[in-house]
Amino acid sequence: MVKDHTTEAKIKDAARNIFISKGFNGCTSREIAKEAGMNVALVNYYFKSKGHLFDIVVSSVMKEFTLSMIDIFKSNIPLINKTRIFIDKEYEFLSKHPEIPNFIITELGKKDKSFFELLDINNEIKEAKIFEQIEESQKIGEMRKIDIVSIMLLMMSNCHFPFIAKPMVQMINSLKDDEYEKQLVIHKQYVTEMIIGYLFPTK
Amino acid sequence: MVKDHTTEAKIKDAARNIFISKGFNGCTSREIAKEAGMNVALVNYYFKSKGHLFDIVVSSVMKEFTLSMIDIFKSNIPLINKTRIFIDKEYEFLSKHPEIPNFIITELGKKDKSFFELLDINNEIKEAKIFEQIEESQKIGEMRKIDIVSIMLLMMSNCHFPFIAKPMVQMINSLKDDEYEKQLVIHKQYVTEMIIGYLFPTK
DNA sequence: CACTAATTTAAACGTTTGTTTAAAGTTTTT
DNA sequence: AAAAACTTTAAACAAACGTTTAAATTAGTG
Repeated sequence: MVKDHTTEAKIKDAARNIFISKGFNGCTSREIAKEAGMNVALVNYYFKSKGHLFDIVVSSVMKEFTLSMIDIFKSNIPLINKTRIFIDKEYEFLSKHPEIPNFIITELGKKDKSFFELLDINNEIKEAKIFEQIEESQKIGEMRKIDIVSIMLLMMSNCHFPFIAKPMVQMINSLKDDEYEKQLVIHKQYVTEMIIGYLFPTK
Repeated sequence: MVKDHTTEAKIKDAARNIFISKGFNGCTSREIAKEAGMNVALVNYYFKSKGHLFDIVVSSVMKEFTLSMIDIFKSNIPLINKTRIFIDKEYEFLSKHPEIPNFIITELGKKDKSFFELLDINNEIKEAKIFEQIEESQKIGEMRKIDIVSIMLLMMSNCHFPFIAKPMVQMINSLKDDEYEKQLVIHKQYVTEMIIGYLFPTK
């Protein structure tokens, strides 16, 4: 995980971990400095303010979050395979970073549109030509004719929610961490089966 | 929405609105008092502390949140119909209270198990005999044989996520509020079709 | 009306917050 | 090696925080 040993990188790494698990308002500058093993003033020496550091972390996390998705979008394989791999990779990514979806949703809701536009994610998605592939697949009657937003919602709902709602589902069903992990492995199969079956009814 | 005109109720109502939209750490006692139109000290006069008031709000919201679900569980109708109605009622409830799922998930993750046990939700679900109905439906080959946790995850994922992830999906797709609302109406139909088709393959 | 209890307010409490300052330490440059 | 620039620290800053206090106001009771 540790990419760099510079002071700046130490602060950013510490901030990333703490911001993701506690949110912007849930932690203090001193807590970040302590986690990085240094003085509070250094946080503002390298990054102008707590808010500025936070914006940098959010951008970084968003980039990492979308990168894995866009990589799959770009790959030159049939849409059905791509759908399977997407679900697979999402569960893989989220198993490693289970707190990221909740972090993004909660903290992105506070930001305005201009902040999001700076990230330039939409363009990257467009360049992946995934929309064209879906349109083509729907035209030849392979994929069910559903608008792109709903497809996105179906995929993300079934991939992200199990990680987002982990504490709630664990409480309701009295499941320990390792039990919930096992549940997720099973659930991924159901999700794949259901989504493939629905989006590609002929297969 | 205003149920009562007593000072205590005013504070609780104000606290509920602010806590739900900003979270525990995202607001101050003075902000709650101002929203309720009174002095800060009254918050601690009627409710011991900010934390205590918060616990009361969380409990109240959780109760309201689960009540609508359990009502459907209890009703004496076939499981397929119950599934349709469940999705319908969830979308209806969440359209009115779109911030509640995110609130519950975020803030419940900070609480420990003992807090949840006080709410006594598990017992209410058990009394609804929904598990027995599912088991029976699976036994006669009507419902696909899937464990109860995954069924719950499938239902909740596809109902809650579209509301939880609203800001993110809106940003990615450049959708205004009213456009997203229309999207949700369409999406609910897809979700219903997909889930019914998957859970009850013979129909 | 007088008296008591409950309610509401303004003010202050000690902490903690994000941020800044100024000095000390370290590295780089000349 | 001296000077300049960069890095790190301890200390302090004002502002905001949750909470408490004590006085003022209102409501209830005989």
